[in-house]
Amino acid sequence: MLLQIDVNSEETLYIQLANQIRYGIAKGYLQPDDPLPSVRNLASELGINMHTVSKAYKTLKEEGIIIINRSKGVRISSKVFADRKTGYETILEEKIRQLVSQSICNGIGEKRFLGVVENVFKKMRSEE
Amino acid sequence: MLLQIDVNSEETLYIQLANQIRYGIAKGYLQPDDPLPSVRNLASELGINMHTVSKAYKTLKEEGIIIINRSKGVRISSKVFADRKTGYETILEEKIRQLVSQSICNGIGEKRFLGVVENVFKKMRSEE
DNA sequence: ATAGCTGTTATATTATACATAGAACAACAA
DNA sequence: TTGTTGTTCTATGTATAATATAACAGCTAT
Repeated sequence: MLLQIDVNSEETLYIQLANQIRYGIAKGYLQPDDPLPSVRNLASELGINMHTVSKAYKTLKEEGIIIINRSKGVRISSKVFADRKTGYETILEEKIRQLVSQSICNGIGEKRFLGVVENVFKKMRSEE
Repeated sequence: MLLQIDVNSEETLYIQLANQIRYGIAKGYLQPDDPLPSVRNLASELGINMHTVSKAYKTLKEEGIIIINRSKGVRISSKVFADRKTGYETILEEKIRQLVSQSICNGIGEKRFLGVVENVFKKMRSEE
């Protein structure tokens, strides 16, 4: 799977990286037990620092999305889709509440909002 | 409308404040042309710095949500719900894509995700 | 054993953002 | 004139982000 970084983005590098890996899993590009590049190799490929990659991995590890094993490397957790992290839905609801508030202030109502969500899921399922 | 700040939150103060005002508008607590407290008064009430409030106001101003008039004060834009900011839907879709990716990695599928969204809208419409 | 790879830890530096503080300015109202 | 408005300026302390070296401990294959 192709991972890439935009140094001009407002998002920090390690968060961009974590987002792309989550997206890759959701999209099916990355599957349970699939290996990820080592921190040094990925940093070298992306032209960024080793510790920045390490921080992204650490974030995903704490979310239970990847498994890190010293000297064996990094891989997608075999229980990615099954392991529902306690309390995540509360966090999700709060984030959605913020998005919905902002959307309403921009003239986007429930119908349109739901349309965008369904569209995202549709694209997520499509091959391309 | 009651505005409050949690200094222990991971979110920065000015973003908390902007979020609360957007929520207040979406919920109906704040309506078009309603006045907002002055930067100095609100800062005093919340026990935070004047410039922090000013930054929150500036953010909302750039989103077209509030109108700032020197010496006249701050008020909710009369076109809050009508003025659909160009390009906002693109930003919204990207944010939703990230939320959906993370949700899928936590075992939350489309049905459940849509349920949370509908629930947020439902609470937004309710009186309490 | 040696060499090579893994993630991790430690220390240090640079840059940026957040929040604070105090002061001053220009625009308007009473 | 006095007072209030948002805005601008300078300054400080703190926190995070990203970089750079260096070293360590665990394992594999030569």
